[in-house]
Amino acid sequence: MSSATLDDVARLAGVSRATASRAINGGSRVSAKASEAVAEAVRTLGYTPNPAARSLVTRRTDSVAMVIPEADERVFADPFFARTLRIVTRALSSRDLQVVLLIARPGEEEDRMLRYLRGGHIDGAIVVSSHRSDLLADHVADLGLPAAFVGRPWTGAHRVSYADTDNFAGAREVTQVLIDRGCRRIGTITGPADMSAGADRVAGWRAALDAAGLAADAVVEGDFTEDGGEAACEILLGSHPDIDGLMVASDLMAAGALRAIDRAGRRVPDDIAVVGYDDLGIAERTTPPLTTVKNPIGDMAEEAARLLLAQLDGTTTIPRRVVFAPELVRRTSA
Amino acid sequence: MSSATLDDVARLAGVSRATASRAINGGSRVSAKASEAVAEAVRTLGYTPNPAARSLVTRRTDSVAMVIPEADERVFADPFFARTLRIVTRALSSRDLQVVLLIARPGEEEDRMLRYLRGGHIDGAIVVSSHRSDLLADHVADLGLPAAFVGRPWTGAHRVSYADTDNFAGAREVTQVLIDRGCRRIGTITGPADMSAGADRVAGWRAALDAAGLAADAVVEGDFTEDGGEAACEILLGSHPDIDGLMVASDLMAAGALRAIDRAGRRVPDDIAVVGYDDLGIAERTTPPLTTVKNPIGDMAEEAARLLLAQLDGTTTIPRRVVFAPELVRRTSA
DNA sequence: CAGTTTGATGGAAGCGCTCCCACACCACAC
DNA sequence: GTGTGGTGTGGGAGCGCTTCCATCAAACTG
Repeated sequence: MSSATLDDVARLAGVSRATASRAINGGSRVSAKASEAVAEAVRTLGYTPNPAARSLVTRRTDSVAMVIPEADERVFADPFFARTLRIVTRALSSRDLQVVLLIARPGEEEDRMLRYLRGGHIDGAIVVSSHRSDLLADHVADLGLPAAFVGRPWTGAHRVSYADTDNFAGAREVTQVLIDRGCRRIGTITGPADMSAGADRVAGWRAALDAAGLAADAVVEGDFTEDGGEAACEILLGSHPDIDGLMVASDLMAAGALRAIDRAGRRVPDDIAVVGYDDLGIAERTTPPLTTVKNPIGDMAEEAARLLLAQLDGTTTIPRRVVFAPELVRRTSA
Repeated sequence: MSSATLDDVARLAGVSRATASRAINGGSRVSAKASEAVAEAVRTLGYTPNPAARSLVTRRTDSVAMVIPEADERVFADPFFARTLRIVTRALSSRDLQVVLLIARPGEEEDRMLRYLRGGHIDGAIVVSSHRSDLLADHVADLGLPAAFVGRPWTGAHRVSYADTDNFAGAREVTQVLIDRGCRRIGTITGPADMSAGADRVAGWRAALDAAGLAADAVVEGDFTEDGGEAACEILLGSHPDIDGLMVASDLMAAGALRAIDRAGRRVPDDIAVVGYDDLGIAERTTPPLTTVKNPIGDMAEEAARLLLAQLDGTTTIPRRVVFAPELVRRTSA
């Protein structure tokens, strides 16, 4: 453990503690000579500032949380989170902010998480995958904690900054692909109904069907997991055997659905055309590769980081929202 | 932000700051009356102790790092890490220790990570997936940082505590399955050569072949990723077209290998019998399901947590090692 | 040359907490 | 009455750092 203190550094450099501190923190009012002496002392002593002491007085911890109110199984199974974490980490670490990953399954570990956020461990938070019941937007707004959401929160959206994509438009557009290719009985496997992305995508699917004058009643709720998609698809095939098109609210679920369809002895896209959502890599690997919608996760994550930084810098305090456009990706599943 | 301080609590409860502090920290020498008054004050004020101030004096941060010197792509793609993180988190959070995930690709972000470990941000570390060149065991030993490794570190193994499994025995045993079923030309796709798990598994494969008097020269190095396994398998099929058995050092790579074999028009297990390693869930989902070795990750992770706690408690300071036995799992790929 | 600005410096306060230590208090003994 | 021990309490020091403020030297101004 580094046991050298700032005092030691100052003494060795022949300056006061105040000057040493200024020199170390990119001091503005320090002579070149003093600055050099301090740097030298730091080097020989292997000095590292004590973060606790520092943050006690600066009231900053130089670390931010990435909050994921989701079961860990799902966090690691869904490439969405990996991508987001990666991009956020990269964006924030360029500013010397440490990202602390906070995974807490709703309900069980939620208190623990809120206590952590409240406890002053972190300067701000990036929240991903917020659900209706977690009320995270309200919580962070109440705390006055700088925060940015990836994906619009269900409630309290006007109180926080967020980056989102137009899930409604994306879903409508990709459903239109099914309609255009001649499908007349189009079902959907939705995302969780308590997430804005889930709800928006069903709404888009419904809008497309309504506009085409098709029935929009073949709906089963999924959970954004591969197994969940498979199970949902089985149910759907049972209750609506005449389905000839399927809009699945995520590629991961679509991969599961493809398995179920295959097992039912039906062919994609000839018997049933399938489209997914996200385009995160799995989409190109399924058989057949999925026609899907590119979810601009990179853009959203980067923007969320930027939104958070703006608040951390005190540049702005009013909530801002940024929405990115989705993009259709055609492959062979529809 | 909670701005109430211990002083406020003490004043409201009508006691001194010292008594309030004792009461809050499960005080031993506090009257029931004082204790109750403090609890009440904490409640009405919504008081949360300032962690920086606390750790400045206790010299503890109540958080530990889980260090993964690996590219984030791989961390999230490999279920091994999810499992480990989950179990470690669970084991440590029961002791109110916060786990901070530290993912740093070797080389690039290594300095940053070491600075973090050295900086006094954490009380200890669990290190997963250490590579030969990262010298993490030596680094933490030099720092005197309490630490436990999941998997034996390549160098400095005698200086730190670790939990491991007998990869040599596991690999030998699963290779024997191939030999017993009559394979005579058995290749292997190894893990990274700079990780003990990788090296031990090739050694086990080689030992089995040597004992059976078979040639052990069909070797290609993989990287524990699915794509890597696929590429490695292609190379192997090209250079050794007569292969009738394949021992792949991880199920994830084996899944890739199965794809390559399928594309080459050969059948598993009839043309080529394949065995994997890890048994983390993917193994049951491949076609055909993989015969593999169960890697006791849960045991290792739990033990590592225990080893770390022992050091944190000061119970012991001498490095300890614990090795768990692997277990053969037979399915249909061999 | 007095007067003013500018820049570099160190003294000292104080961030919120824990914990040592001295102190009071109340038994219960002799 | 004076001891003796145990128990709860508060005063106060101090953890390592940043930052306000006063100081002082040097460099300008007219």
